[in-house]
Amino acid sequence: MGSKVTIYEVAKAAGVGIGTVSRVLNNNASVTPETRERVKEVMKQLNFQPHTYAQRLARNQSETISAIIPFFTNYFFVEVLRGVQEGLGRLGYDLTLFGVNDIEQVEPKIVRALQRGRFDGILFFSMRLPDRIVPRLKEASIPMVLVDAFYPKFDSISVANTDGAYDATTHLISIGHRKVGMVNALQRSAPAAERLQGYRRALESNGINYSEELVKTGVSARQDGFNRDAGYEAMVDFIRMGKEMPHAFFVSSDIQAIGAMAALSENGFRVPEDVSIVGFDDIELARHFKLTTMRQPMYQMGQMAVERLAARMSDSVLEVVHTTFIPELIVRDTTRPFS
Amino acid sequence: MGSKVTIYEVAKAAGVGIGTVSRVLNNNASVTPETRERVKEVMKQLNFQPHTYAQRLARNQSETISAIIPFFTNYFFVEVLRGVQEGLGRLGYDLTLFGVNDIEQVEPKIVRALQRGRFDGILFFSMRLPDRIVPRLKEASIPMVLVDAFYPKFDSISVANTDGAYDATTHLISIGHRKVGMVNALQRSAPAAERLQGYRRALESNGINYSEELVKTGVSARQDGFNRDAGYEAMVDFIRMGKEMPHAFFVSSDIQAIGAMAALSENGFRVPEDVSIVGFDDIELARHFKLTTMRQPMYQMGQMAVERLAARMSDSVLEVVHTTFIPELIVRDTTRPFS
DNA sequence: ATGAAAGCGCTAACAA
DNA sequence: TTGTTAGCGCTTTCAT
Repeated sequence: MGSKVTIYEVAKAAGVGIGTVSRVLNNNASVTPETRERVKEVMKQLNFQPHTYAQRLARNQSETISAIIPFFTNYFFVEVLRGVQEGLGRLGYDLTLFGVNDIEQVEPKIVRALQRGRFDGILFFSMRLPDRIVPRLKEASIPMVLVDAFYPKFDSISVANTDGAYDATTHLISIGHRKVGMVNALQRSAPAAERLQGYRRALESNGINYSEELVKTGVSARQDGFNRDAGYEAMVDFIRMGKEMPHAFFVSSDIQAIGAMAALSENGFRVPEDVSIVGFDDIELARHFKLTTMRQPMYQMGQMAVERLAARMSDSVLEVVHTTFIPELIVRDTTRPFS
Repeated sequence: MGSKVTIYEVAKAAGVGIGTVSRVLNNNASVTPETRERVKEVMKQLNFQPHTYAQRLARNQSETISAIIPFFTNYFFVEVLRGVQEGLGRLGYDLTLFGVNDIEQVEPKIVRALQRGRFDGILFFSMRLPDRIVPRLKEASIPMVLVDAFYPKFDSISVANTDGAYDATTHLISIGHRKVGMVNALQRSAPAAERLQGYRRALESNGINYSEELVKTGVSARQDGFNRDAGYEAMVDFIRMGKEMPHAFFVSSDIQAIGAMAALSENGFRVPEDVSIVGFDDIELARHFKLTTMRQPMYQMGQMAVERLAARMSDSVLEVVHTTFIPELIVRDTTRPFS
């Protein structure tokens, strides 16, 4: 029957008032060591457990945060969540999950998460925050931090796309490639645009001219072009260039890189003997395809997100800060010096 | 400031008692349509939101369930969770997540989830339920259903491992293979033992003798042998058989199959020209490797789990039921008729 | 059908 | 340091 022991019975059994019981429950200093011990003893004997919701009601705080998260990001999702849980565990907070399957659901889920008293904070993942919800968010004044997303008015944790793309491209150049192409995703996506920037800068830093012909995007628009087919299509386009085709590519995501490699292999090109590829993300598949790529520190991002949220929960007047992690180059077997 | 409107202000503004307000909040029949309308109107105008924790305290139920889930299962985890959320959404329940990184954490997480009043139900995933926790679980008498796990005393949703292995093996036989080997995981794992059973039965049904030499397990013990290296090692062992090596294999998991295929490819064997492989699970990688495999209906398992939990929450005297899903054969490119 | 009042189990302010 | 009491915001009798 799940013990129904309340502080009243504990108080009676220990011969004290409920106030004292509450105090030992909350580690309030104003209890003599002896009383504290006695009460604790009784609690143990009676197998007392505080009723979470009574505490939450009286304290007017929930000790719970919510995560609004798209269901399509697999590995990234799991890893970041691990970081989040790790951080939350230390704070003694619970995590309630709102998974969204498509953008339509974003708003209703946020609204739900905004219900009075429900959560002390919100973590919003990998999606565009709908503008029209922002006023309500601000009005509710519940702390929120964006992870792998960006909005000027809210704290955010994300990855330095420009720097990552710069490093990826530079790696290709450093091993001798002078003509490096880029398989990009749709420009409307901020990460895609930033990664293009990084690519351009790397070329410029090395005195290589940027050429529009060397940047291609597939037509498949799913997930803003960050999908396997789009990578395949873009590479097919490159292959059509014949002699003019670059022998090294920076691809804006691993999943596209896998598509690109399929196109390459179907057309008789070997990786890395004939062409070098570096991806971005370091998804689980990357390891299996031995793909050289840029790794995002997912676990740390999760931890940092919680840290940031905690800071904001305890002090709401902090100024907005956007934290950015630099991705790390993981060299595997899809890149080889130009020969 | 997050509206602090309570039923008291609503009652006053609507000229009714708080009881009436509560009644319309809970769709209680005993309110005249006019009164109901008026109260609803006021609620809207005042932007009233019930305080979740006050409701939970008064009702003595939490409307949230917890999921205790290992962090290592990626794709499976995400898919099942999607099913769970879908089901939960309909019930208006919240999902709080307890991710566990290693077995040591299982018990503390369960204890936490057992805290009085905290959850109306528990979903326990893919792990061995520690025997010593069972009495506490029973005593707490909070509904629990196991997903992808088994324990006699609790409802469970899982996959028919024996049948799946039977079908996988039968597929190999049906396309002409008479000598089919099996790459197994550690026998101490129930799914591994069951899959071996299915394999044996399929052979027997087809009048083929079972031979111990044709079943091998890798030495890597991580995740009970369900890992890439173990598959690799087992296949290397098979390759050492030389002429005696089977040309068709049922592998007890996709991840092992991928390791096995790596060993095959490194030793000059082509799949499926030289050897046929069928895996089990249909993880995301399987699609990319074009692996023929047995798919577990993950999404449906999640939904069913919620359904079952809901049934048990509303009626605690139901008898224990173990639901079993039959995996489906997905034929891709790693199997080919024997020639 | 409705209002008043008594909880739900705890926290926190107030006396003592 | 401690006990008492008044909330926290709802749900649920119990009268009416």
